[in-house]
Amino acid sequence: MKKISFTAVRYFLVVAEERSFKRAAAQLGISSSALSHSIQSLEDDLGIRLLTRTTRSVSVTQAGLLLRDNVGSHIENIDAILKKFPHD
Amino acid sequence: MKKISFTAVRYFLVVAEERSFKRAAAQLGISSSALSHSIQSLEDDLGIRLLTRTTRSVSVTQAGLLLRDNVGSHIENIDAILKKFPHD
DNA sequence: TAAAAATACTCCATAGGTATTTTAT
DNA sequence: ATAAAATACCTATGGAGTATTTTTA
Repeated sequence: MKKISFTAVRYFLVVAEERSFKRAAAQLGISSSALSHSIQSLEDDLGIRLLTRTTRSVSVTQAGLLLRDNVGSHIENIDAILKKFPHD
Repeated sequence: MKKISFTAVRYFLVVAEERSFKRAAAQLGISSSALSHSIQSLEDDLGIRLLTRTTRSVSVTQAGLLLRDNVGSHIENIDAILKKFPHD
């Protein structure tokens, strides 16, 4: 199986929500350049486009919707579990 | 929130299953040294021990059981989804 | 033509490896 | 004594940054 970055998937979910790299980057606290790289390598790893972007609009592809709808909730659940994980 | 490595969590699940770093490393196709590093930094990130190991036995701590039981299925589901993900 | 994304580099942190040491049976 | 995990140290890859270029509304 292709080894994909879960961080990148989490980033993708924010871009899909915001429909903007700039706003998503600001929300994530990283540069939009870094975000662009991250999404590109995720798409490269998956072998398919997740977002269609022009300089004025960002839209989610069919594959992007599939990823968002199927993986999104799992990632959110994991994040929730880890957030309240007991630490010594 | 603490940024944890999903790869490390996946590795942990295999060690917990195999109850051996050596066998888990072989199964994962990485060195047991790399696996040891990975688990250690995961434990460090979470701030709690997941495995109790001596040179002869590896057992899963309460926190480890919690991680395995709550996060394991999500990771497996994500892996399954990604495995059959459409690629151009 | 102006604002947003992509690109071209650079840098650093983390993942992984080999060789060696420690430790519990 | 020996086998397994930990450690020390090294390397490479991926994540992130700044500056610049491209592009479309």
